[in-house]
Amino acid sequence: MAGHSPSVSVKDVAAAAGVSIGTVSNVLNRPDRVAAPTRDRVERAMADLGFVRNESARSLRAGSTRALAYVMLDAGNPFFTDVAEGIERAAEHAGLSLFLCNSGGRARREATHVEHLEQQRVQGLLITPVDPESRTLDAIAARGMPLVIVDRIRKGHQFCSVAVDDVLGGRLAVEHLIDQGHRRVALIGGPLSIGQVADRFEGARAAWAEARLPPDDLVVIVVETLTVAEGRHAGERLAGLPSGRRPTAAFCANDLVALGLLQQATAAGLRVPDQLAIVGYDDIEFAAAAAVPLTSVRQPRQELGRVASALVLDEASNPGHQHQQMIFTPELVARASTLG
Amino acid sequence: MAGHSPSVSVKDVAAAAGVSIGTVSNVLNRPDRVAAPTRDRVERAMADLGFVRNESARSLRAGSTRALAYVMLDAGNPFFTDVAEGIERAAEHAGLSLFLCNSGGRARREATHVEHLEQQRVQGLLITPVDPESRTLDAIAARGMPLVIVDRIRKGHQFCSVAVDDVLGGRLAVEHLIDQGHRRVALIGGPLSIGQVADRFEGARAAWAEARLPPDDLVVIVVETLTVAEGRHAGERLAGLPSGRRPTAAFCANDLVALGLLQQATAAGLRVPDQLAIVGYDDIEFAAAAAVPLTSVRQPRQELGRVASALVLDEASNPGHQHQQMIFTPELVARASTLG
DNA sequence: TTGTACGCGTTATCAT
DNA sequence: ATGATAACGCGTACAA
Repeated sequence: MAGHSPSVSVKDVAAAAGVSIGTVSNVLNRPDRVAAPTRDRVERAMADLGFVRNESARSLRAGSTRALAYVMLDAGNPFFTDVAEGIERAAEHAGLSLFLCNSGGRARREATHVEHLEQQRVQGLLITPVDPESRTLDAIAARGMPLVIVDRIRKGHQFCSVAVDDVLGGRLAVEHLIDQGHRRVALIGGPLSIGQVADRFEGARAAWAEARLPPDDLVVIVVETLTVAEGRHAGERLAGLPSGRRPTAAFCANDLVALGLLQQATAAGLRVPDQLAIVGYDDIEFAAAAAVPLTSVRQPRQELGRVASALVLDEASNPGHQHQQMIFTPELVARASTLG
Repeated sequence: MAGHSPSVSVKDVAAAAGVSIGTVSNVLNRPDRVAAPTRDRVERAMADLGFVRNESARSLRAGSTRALAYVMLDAGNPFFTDVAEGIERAAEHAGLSLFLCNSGGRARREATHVEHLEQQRVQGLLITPVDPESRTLDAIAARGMPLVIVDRIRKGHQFCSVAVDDVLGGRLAVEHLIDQGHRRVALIGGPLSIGQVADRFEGARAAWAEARLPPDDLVVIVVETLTVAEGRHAGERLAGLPSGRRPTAAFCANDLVALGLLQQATAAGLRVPDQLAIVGYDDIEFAAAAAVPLTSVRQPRQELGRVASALVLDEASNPGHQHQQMIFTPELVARASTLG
């Protein structure tokens, strides 16, 4: 029950239990090869001394760590924490720890995290990168670190990735709005350099074109970041339009933007969905929880995490591993924000 | 630019650069003691071979890790990710990595995470425990691991903690409602075994008593978990009451419950705040972003994380460290959900 | 069944 | 300024 800072090692345990360090190690790693009485004595000694196995030494010797890591783009966005939850479950099932690191969208911090993680020799690295095209990722993979890109696409087949079909998602959203009778729709999102945003808009345009509606009636409002605040700003711009020119519906590139828009619209006295219908993206819990429950395009978030984990573990342990790009199918969840 | 799975070590770099491993180590740790030309040669070799310093070996030798860890109670709750953000900043500033682990409220998973982290010899452990009274925490601290309890209180002074004065928070919320003229108020939260919930309600009752209002007009609705879903259920119960007996205001033990309540109330046709005023707790971003922006009791979340980090680092490096229990002061942020 | 001894990759000390 | 070498704590052949 005692034990102090100078941490106690197998050697100390061995001395206290009157056995050799080899036996202590066996108690730790192959308990069956140790006679029960000896084992008890050793375990008692470990408890008494407060022995804590040194993972640095263990993994140095063993050559591999018992941990996975996920570098998140934004821990404040429930979408990513749900993905993380899926990874967490998979890691737990595989007997591994999961370290979550948050880049907060900052490339610098992301690089630091990745560097440390690589030095830690984690078994595998899952990442939603700030910039999916960054060559840094190739360098990491080239050094042999199992790597899976989460919720982003990378051209080529340098590594595994899991993502959702954003073009389809955009299409589903706008088809739904057209079905509901809308003929003038706003697309709100940005920056357009984010592949996902571009894809969602592309799908939206495709649906619009197929319905033979005039391109000019699909109004793009570009925002700087996918946040609630930007959603509010977009709402102000929208509310400022003369009611004749104002879209009757908006498709937002994610739920945060949609929630901001919903709030601003409500504040400006626009009734949702009567005067303004809103579709979000991601279907985070807060979308369903909004005062006017939000119609949203749902992505299989936990599934994304589960599959990403499976891929990274395969790459870590299967010599015949083949990189795969998994694309999941999104699904529209219609709620009050579009259902009159 | 090459480099393969069998990871390259200082030895390989030394050979490639035609120097001794001591010199390579010096390039890594005290570059100034190495002549510029030699240094360049070594650095070139490191890059060519794709050398990645092995942190296990480094920390085994050095005896300490370059990382902090925060074991979160619920990564899906924005409150905790904000706290984590504060810790992240502090860690970054101290040149440390931060590993976020999520227990998701499960004691079992929490124990596993803590065990691994202790084995990793992280420099310090921050934790919002599932059960603040658990003796496991004492055991960890007894073994010499710097430990700080975040957002929970533990009787006694066995370790550092940072928390917010929940009694005061509850008082602020209810005083505000009384100020607004409410004379029949619901307290929604639970389970009561959570110290925070109990404290917030205690503060609420104190404010009520000081205003000399009849105790029976402070109605407690106990919920099973502090989630949006439970908030909705509470809303149903509330809406089911005859309007004479129905409270005109509700104080929810956190924002998730408040958002659920807001949604249900809206769906049931209750106007907020006219027929039902709502106060939440935590002031997460989604509280301000709600269609009817939520009045809430704000906790200094990032500050909580920053101070917790400072405490754990002090404990890790200052031999004269004294355990401290920091209590922060909450603040009421009044918004439309209570302002007629 | 238990003990001995070596090596994992790095750092730091001490020579040179 | 650079090189040789002994730890750090653990796991694992191999020997007993």
